[in-house]
Amino acid sequence: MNWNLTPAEAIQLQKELKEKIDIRPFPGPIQKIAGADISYNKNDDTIYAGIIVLDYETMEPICRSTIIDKMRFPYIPGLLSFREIPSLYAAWEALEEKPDILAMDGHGINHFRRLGVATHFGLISGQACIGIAKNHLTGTYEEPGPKRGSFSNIIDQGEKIGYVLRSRDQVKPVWVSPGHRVSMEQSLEIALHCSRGLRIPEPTRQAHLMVNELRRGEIEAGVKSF
DNA sequence: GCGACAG
DNA sequence: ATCTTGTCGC
Repeated sequence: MNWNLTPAEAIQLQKELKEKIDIRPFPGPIQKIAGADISYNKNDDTIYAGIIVLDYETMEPICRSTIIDKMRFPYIPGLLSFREIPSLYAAWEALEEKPDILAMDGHGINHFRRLGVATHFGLISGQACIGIAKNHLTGTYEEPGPKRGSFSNIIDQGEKIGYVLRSRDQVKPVWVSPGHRVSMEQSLEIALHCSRGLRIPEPTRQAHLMVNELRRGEIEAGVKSF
């Protein structure tokens, strides 16, 4: 696909892709889940991207794919996918064992045009995805209770677009939404299932640690099985 | 026009 | 996202 777009063209593409979003329930059991994230240095257009696949029950790593690439699009709120997906998709294609669900660092349909990075990736890959973000982007919600597991709905234009989830007692919540091919309720269940004592759910947390090791030269780019 | 705005 | 050590609090 063509990633050489202007911001205006990217917005137009999002409006077209919006019609193809599918948030019907993901069928079948979930045995493997993956986390995707990117990292980079300030004042440098090198991007370090990676995806790590974990066992859904134990959260132990199964395999990974990392790549060192070049940024081709600036960071613009609402257009994050155009900056991150080209590199992440290359890592995805090289990944030996695909997961049932892919969790991405960022939002899914919790987005002004319903096209967060997790939704966009799901649409171009056909992969079931959810978005797990560390900050608010759009919509309104009530502050969830202080205990792990409490959550509240995020509403935008009268539409429910995701949840604010307390993934651990007494810490800042995380923002969860379906990306593609996963239902609203499933996105919440999955995010909570993957929250194992720390604020950030394991898939994106491990992906974050991995791409930072890649950026610091502590691991090599490429594929690996554990 | 003003404010908000993932990573 | 990244720049960065110690420190306060559960």
